[in-house]
Amino acid sequence: MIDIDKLEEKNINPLLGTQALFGVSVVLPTPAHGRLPEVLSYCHSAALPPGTLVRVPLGARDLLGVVWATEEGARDGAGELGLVALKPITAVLDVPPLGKAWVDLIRFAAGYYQRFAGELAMAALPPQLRDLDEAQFARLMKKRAKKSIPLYGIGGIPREGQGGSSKASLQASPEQDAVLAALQNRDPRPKLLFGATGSGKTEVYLRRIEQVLVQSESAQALVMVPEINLTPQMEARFAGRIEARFGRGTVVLMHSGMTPAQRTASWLAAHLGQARLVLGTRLAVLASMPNLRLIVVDEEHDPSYKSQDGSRYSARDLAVYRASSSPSNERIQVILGSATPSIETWHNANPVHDKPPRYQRLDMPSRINAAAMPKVRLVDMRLQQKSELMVGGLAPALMAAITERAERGEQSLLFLNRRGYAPVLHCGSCEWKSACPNCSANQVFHKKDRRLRCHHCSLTTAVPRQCPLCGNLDIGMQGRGTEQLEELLVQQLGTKFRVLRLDADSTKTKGSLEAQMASVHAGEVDVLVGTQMVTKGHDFRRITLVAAVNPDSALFAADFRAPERLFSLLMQAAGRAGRDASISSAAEMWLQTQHPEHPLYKALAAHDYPAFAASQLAEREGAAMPPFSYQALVRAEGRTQELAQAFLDSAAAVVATESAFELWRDPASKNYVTLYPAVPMPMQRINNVERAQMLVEAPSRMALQRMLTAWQPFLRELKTQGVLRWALDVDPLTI
DNA sequence: AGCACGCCGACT
DNA sequence: GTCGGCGTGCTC
Repeated sequence: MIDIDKLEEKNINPLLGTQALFGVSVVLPTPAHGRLPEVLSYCHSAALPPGTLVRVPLGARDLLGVVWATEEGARDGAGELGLVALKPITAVLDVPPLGKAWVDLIRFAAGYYQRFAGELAMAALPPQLRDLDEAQFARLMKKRAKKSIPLYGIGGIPREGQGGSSKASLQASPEQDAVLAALQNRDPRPKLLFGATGSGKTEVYLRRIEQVLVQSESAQALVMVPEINLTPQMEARFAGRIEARFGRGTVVLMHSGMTPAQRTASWLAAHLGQARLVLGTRLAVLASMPNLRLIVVDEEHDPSYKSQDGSRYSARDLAVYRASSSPSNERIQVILGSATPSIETWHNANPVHDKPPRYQRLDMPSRINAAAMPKVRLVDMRLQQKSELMVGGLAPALMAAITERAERGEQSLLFLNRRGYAPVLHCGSCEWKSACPNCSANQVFHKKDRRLRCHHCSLTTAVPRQCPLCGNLDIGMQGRGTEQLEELLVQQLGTKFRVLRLDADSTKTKGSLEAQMASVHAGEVDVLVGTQMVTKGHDFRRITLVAAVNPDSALFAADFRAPERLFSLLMQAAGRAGRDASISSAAEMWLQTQHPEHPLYKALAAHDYPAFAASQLAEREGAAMPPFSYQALVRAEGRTQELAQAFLDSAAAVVATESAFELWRDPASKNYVTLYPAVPMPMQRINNVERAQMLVEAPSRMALQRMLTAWQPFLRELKTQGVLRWALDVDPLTI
């Protein structure tokens, strides 16, 4: 704890200048646009080490900030105002300062992702810290000091007897042993654990965590998962194993779904070293963990590791940085795990033109218990279109296969990535469609609540009885969603079998997801219908048939990463089937497609991710796309599309005219940075805000990085009339 | 971004 | 006569 005499601090009047004053630089949650500088200066009676949490006045408010540097001089730059003119710090929080490694991590992340350090620092701290007053905070710390271990357990899941000794005492498979042996080598490179669904990656994580935690009494480990709410089984398994061995309360969760008090408790437990294992979502990568020695990024390809709001960092990439920047005597190992790694990670983990890979690749190709991957069956929908037996978008053969499984007491899972009953309503005699008035999207028909709903702005309206344009009574539906698929299956099977729909609509109320999951596991459900939600994490033992009802839409999308996402989604869905070896021989994955000859489906049928990745990499190299080039997006939101694009155009003009950018203007140079024209974003209008973007591309990460850093101050100076917001997105996932 | 100050329409 | 709309402007 820092020893601060609070009374003395409160009595400081900087204008009196009767005692020594120290200038203190502080970062605050101020946005990178706006006109405030990144670092603000205050004064204090004592020098404060960087990483100290403080409360400081800014305008009319008191904000939480982090001390960034201490200087004996005046404020940054000019120094025209003396030290005595600086406002004093309001309070110093009575908690150990954040460590140098954490400060460096935030500094790096802010620089790399072109954000203010304060913004990223706040993303790493529990929000409640901003609101607690000094007395409340002191009480909290006192309570915590008494506990040798944290207060909060794993929500709702009893810890005793969960995945404990029985699994731990089982022999690891030879594959798992080989991987564990490799993880103990001195090779400091990041590890890619390339293992099929059901190959036992989680067991490897657990054993490696145990190894690392026994090496030192204070060692800590961090495990990240894409969506913690979707993986209660994993949560219970980690808590059960680690707490059984290292003590109750040594595992804490960290994700945005927790209550403010729980988040503060978890953060403190990690910061004070009481938590040995933090299990969390992407925000956990910024957690203060002074004795961190191991980071696991499970399902590393998952797009949710790249935050799409706020500071837009990639938790997976920051995990790799965090490990690579660790000193050799306190080395952090990073393990990225996936059955379908991101193309970038695969590129890093394999030799490129005979250059040794930057990551070490470790393979676990077999499913445990020798369960086979399901056989993939492609249903050529071109041949089905005219079939009279075709009902509601399901091929007769698929319908028959589902029925057959149900009669055998096996479960089927149908995957359709569209919520609602029908994606759009349209008029039979004029051009009217159920377009959302606020967004460039259609309102979706939800039959259950008899409403039209926009999935982007949540605008909900009544279903019109007649066409609002021409009065025609003939209003039709286009396309099918999960709600309609559920209805169809109930019509076909409902008398004998139970159908359950699982999507964001059916799981809105708290606890309903868990309840529905439980009924699936209890065998009360014969056919499960859902959005991509059903493909994540869940371990359904009795599913022997998985079907993708309409996967083609992603096949020819403009986004160059769409195939990669589709492949991993389908592979993950396939992995839901046949995890029980006794029935896995019959497990099947059905794909309804208009393009059965497409190479993506061919690779999927062969369960050949390496072949798919190789073809993707060849394509990208030919087109100089990532990972063979580096990208950033400038995004602007404005009242009109013209204003948003005008902002981007003037941003481009800066690069074209300012002498500071000469270095990046020469097409012959390795530093050449390409600016593409400003265009509307794929979702052009949301909630009556027009969105535009401009792509920036460079052959090297360094060139892009330097250019963006030089550019940002100019962007901040641009006139922003009619522009509500702008932001840089480094390494964007969707362009 | 907040949060102020500041100048114009419908209510106790 | 006040409550409140959000338009500019400032915050170490």
